Amino acid sequence: MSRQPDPGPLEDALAYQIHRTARLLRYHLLGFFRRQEVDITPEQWFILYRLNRQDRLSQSDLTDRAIDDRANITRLVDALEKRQLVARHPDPDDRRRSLVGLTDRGRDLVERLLPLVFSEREELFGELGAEDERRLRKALGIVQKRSQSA
Amino acid sequence: MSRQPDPGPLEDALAYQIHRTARLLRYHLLGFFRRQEVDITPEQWFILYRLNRQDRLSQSDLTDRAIDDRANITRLVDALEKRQLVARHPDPDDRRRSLVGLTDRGRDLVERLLPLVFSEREELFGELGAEDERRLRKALGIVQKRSQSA
DNA sequence: CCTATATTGTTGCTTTAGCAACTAAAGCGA
DNA sequence: TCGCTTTAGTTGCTAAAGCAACAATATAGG
Repeated sequence: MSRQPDPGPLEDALAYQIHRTARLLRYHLLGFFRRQEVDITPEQWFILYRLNRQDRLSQSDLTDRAIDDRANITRLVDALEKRQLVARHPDPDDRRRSLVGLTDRGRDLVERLLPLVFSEREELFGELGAEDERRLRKALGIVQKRSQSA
Repeated sequence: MSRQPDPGPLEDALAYQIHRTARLLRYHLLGFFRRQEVDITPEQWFILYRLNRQDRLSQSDLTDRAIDDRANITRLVDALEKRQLVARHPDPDDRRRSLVGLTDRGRDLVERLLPLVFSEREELFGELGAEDERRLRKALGIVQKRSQSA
């Protein structure tokens, strides 16, 4: 006579599975950086990666406003600056901003890691065929949209 | 003449999209609990949810060993205990363990929230058809497996 | 020009989480 | 039984991240 639908065990919840997958991926990346004896985290890598494609971005440019707080970027850049992988430069056109760019050391690191990251990607997602991957991206896009709407 | 493949902008990386989706979902759930004027987090909810289905679990039982550190469960249970939603009971058969169970207050809370969580789920994932959902779960399963193998 | 508003970034406080060290208690094998 | 190993849980340290308050600067409207 239960009046409530049984939503099943936690493992059935898609939200939990997505959470779990994200955590496992992060954990995998952490292990990868550790094996490479590189003292950075996945979040820090995301920043280095962006800076390698477009040098000199302001911290606002580095924030994905849907998921990032400005304060967090401040601290990630702090950490990278402490490791001398990036440097803050004043923006002559806007004295509130500082433009973040890779140092030579940072650029060397990214160029060393890029091909390895590329093959990690392949290892993680290669089993998905092109069609599976397309569908996965689409499903993630839908969920992202719905999460933001409310 | 670039010898390296261009892995594209960060947004193309599936790992990033999964990370992003997980964060948006968590953020959405946080907002949901806040709207319900319930002072818990999604991680705390995961624990309450499990306890509602199987009362009296040890903290080890509550840890998903692939993604959880024991220490983290200790602290989540601490937080829930402080809010008087769960209680630790000694396990007569094993004096190392404490069995965690919902308090009356905790059970009331879960029963109040369950149907609402159920409809949030529908709102978030309903746009995916049954077939899409099946495929999404399968893809997540594959990625989880690959993340753990290395 | 001057004032109100918005944007950029920082800091402090809190929670989640990984990691390592530790205690206590089981379990196990000689 | 005695010691070795494993398991359960806690605590301290650190990083990621949300939130709010704040300073400095830029922008827009009157």
